[in-house]
Amino acid sequence: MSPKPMARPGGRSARVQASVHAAVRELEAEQGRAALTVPLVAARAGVTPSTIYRRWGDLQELLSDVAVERLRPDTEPADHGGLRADLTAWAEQFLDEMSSTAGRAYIRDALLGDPDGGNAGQCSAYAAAQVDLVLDRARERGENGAGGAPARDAVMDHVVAPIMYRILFRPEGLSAAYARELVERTLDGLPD
Amino acid sequence: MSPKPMARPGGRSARVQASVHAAVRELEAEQGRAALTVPLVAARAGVTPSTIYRRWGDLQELLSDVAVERLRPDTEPADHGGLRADLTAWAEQFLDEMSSTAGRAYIRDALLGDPDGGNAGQCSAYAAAQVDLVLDRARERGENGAGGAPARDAVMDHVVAPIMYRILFRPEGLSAAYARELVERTLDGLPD
DNA sequence: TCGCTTAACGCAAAGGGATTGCTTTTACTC
DNA sequence: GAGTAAAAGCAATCCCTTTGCGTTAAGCGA
Repeated sequence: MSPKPMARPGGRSARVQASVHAAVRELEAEQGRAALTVPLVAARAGVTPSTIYRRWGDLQELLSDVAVERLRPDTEPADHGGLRADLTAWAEQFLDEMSSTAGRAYIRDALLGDPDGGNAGQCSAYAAAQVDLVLDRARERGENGAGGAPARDAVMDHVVAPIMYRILFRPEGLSAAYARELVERTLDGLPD
Repeated sequence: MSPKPMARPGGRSARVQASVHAAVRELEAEQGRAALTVPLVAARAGVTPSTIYRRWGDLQELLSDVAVERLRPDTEPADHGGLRADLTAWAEQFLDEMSSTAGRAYIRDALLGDPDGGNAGQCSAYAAAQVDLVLDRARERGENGAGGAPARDAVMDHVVAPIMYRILFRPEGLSAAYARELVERTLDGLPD
């Protein structure tokens, strides 16, 4: 639900959406998240507050939309020539980005103003798509170490989920080594 | 940070805290979460709004505190005579409680108004303590199936984390069978 | 291309939640 | 039992939120 289905996706609506999102990003960079306010964002975007309230309903839902956009991967997982190297590198980068101060804030915002869970689902879909790219590449290479490449959901359950759980619930002591261990155990133990 | 460290834990402060928490629970049951408001809670608790703002800073932080209290396990994991049965039963119950409508709401609230992550850490600590009880019992029995009982963190990473991840990010299609599978793979595959 | 329909936006007012300085109460300490 | 300071009460102010109504403009069919 990141690109919210607009009944009227044409010119003006699209312009308003773009300028409001831009205003959020600018003000967040300039004054910090805590200072954000619907009237403030509206003023910067050249829009009236009621427009934002009617379209997004809430500051948190607006921030959730913006956060999901920023969590969208902007690059494909790098190719290191093998499944293990690819997955390890991707997991390390994923943990690094997500556990940063900014990453945490975006995750929280994305989960926050998300009544139907659509934005959260989008986040998960982004990660799943990245994982799929890595796994597909391995299959194309014909890799069959230890019973073939793991299933997409196995990686989501045993690599992505633990990382996100620790970021959200155990904010201390996260390192690239942890991501490496998770990948190792998923590829070696290969449950299923 | 659920029992917030009070510089002055004595009589009046404790009474205020108790009556405010009680007011939140009552009003939530009567009028639903969406209707909650600091002035409303304050009135029910027989307190002025400024008291709540000064102590909790925010409605969300107050709700976060109350949510953590409600996420505290009120019973020890049942003893089914063996590690596998114990862990399976606990995981099924955990998933069931956490994925309910109420459970989801509490998890969200707990994560929400939680600047320092203290409340989220408390939630994780609750689950970890339950897992420890199950694992300790297995060790006392001298169980050594497939290399001994798994480490606490292995269960957190491969059973608890996937469950919480799906609850938060993939709200569709969660079942007791999923919890069972996670336990199976953790006990059998035994990565490390 | 022109007009029709209606979704989306602007405007403005009112209602109420959030914030804060000051006073008063009351735990804790000596 | 007196002193100190944290915590709660009080009250006024600010501005966010909400809502009704008029206006604009996107989508659509003739």
